[in-house]
Amino acid sequence: MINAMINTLSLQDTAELIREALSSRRFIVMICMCEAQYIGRARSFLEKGERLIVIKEDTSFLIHRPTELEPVNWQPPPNHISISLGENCVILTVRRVRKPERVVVKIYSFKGFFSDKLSDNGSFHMHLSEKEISEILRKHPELIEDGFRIVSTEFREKAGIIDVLGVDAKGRRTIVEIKKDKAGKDAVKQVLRYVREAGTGVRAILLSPNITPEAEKMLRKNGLEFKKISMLELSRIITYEEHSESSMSRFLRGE
Amino acid sequence: MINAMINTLSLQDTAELIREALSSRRFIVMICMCEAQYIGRARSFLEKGERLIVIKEDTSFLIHRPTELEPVNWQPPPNHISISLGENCVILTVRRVRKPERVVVKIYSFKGFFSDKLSDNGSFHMHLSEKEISEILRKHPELIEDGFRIVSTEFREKAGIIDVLGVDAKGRRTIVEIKKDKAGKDAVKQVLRYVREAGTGVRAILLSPNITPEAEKMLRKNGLEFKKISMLELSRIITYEEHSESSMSRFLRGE
DNA sequence: GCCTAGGTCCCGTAC
DNA sequence: GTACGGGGCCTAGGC
Repeated sequence: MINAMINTLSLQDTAELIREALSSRRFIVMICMCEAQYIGRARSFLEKGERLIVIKEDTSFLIHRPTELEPVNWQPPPNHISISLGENCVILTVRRVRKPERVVVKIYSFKGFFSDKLSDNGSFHMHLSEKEISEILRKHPELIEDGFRIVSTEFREKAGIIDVLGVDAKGRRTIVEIKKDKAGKDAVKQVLRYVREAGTGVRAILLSPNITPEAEKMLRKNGLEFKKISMLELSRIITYEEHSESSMSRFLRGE
Repeated sequence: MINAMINTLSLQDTAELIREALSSRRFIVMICMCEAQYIGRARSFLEKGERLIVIKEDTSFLIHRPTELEPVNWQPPPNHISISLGENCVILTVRRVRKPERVVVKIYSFKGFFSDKLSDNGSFHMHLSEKEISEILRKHPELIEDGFRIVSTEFREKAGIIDVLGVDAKGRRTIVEIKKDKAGKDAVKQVLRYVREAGTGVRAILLSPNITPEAEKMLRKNGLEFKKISMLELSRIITYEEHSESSMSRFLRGE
């Protein structure tokens, strides 16, 4: 629900509008003339001015000024948020539930108002494909282990495609399986298939940003190993090498 | 300027609307169905969903999901922001000027749109930062210890910046480190760096409202000292000494 | 440009 | 619950 005519409403009606949006846990955006006080881990006061106020569906609270990346005032969820009427203003009180902190905002007039349920089911990935990861590892085998030597990548076996095949510092043949997301039991079973086909005396390392407790138990029981890799670090390597190989302007221009 | 009818506009008109708002450096708020890609220090992809997009007057850029305090994507200013038309979408490209980072957003439809110059001249005051604490201590060195004399504050050493440097009642050189929150191991490590650089015969006091057991053990083992300070007491001093008819006191009276 | 340190840091995770 | 480390941390201040 969008209300472009908010400035024609009375203070009472405005307060009621916000109260209703809050009680139905809608996402609220206000562009308004306001002042704000914070008391908690520190104290602050923000004099009157026009700002963006955001109240999210989980009661996350933000006040943004017209410039600067960071909010000038904020409250992490969960919060208790209440509305009341002051002199010529609507008073918004935002209290954190788990800590003694509060922001009190006096809103004098509105330039914009929006409130609605937002539908956002899209997931967020810090992404690198498994192929990209194995390419990085081929260039930087030390990320697997010091002294590691890669023999081949994407090696086709009957049991499936082995991401990385190599030899460790002690000369042992080693299978490396990459998972770009948290590894579960399926990943461990997959590695087990490879190991059983490869025969005895073969090491196996599961590389992923994380592993479930169940999967780790199964992995240990079967003498496999797990090594954590950081997607952030890997993507930094990619970015860095893109820059040295190609000009920065090409990178900045686009894909 | 508020446009509640944005969803009736064509993609071209919408792009033009945004382009105009950008060129006149207005504050822009959009609630829209979008997807976003980030490439820079890391890489990420955000699938389609409804979010709040904010472009500030200094080109600060933020994408907020319906929940969580922190933005899912952002770009600190200054940025180069450009608009183009894709298939069934408006494409927003935000490139940081000083770093090789970009966010590319595809916007498929709008639920809300606002753009205008915001007028915000109100100032923002914060109380009880570490700097303010050291200012209070400068005026009231007895809060550190009876007979304490402050030589300098924020003294620059190779190992870092020493909050307070002084001489105690017995004439010993003393380093004082202030932490406004509970002090952890990091704080002790920091003081240790200072002490090791300063050489023998130098006292060091860690001043903070509290200290973790681990940190205190490490501190005692290394011959450092800890003194508890009360933030409440300090803020009382500030309140008492601040006598200007500020909007802060006006605000507090009006409550 | 680098490094250092602070932040109402926020956030996850191990204990 | 608390403590500890990481973040696309961001930001400010020196050098």
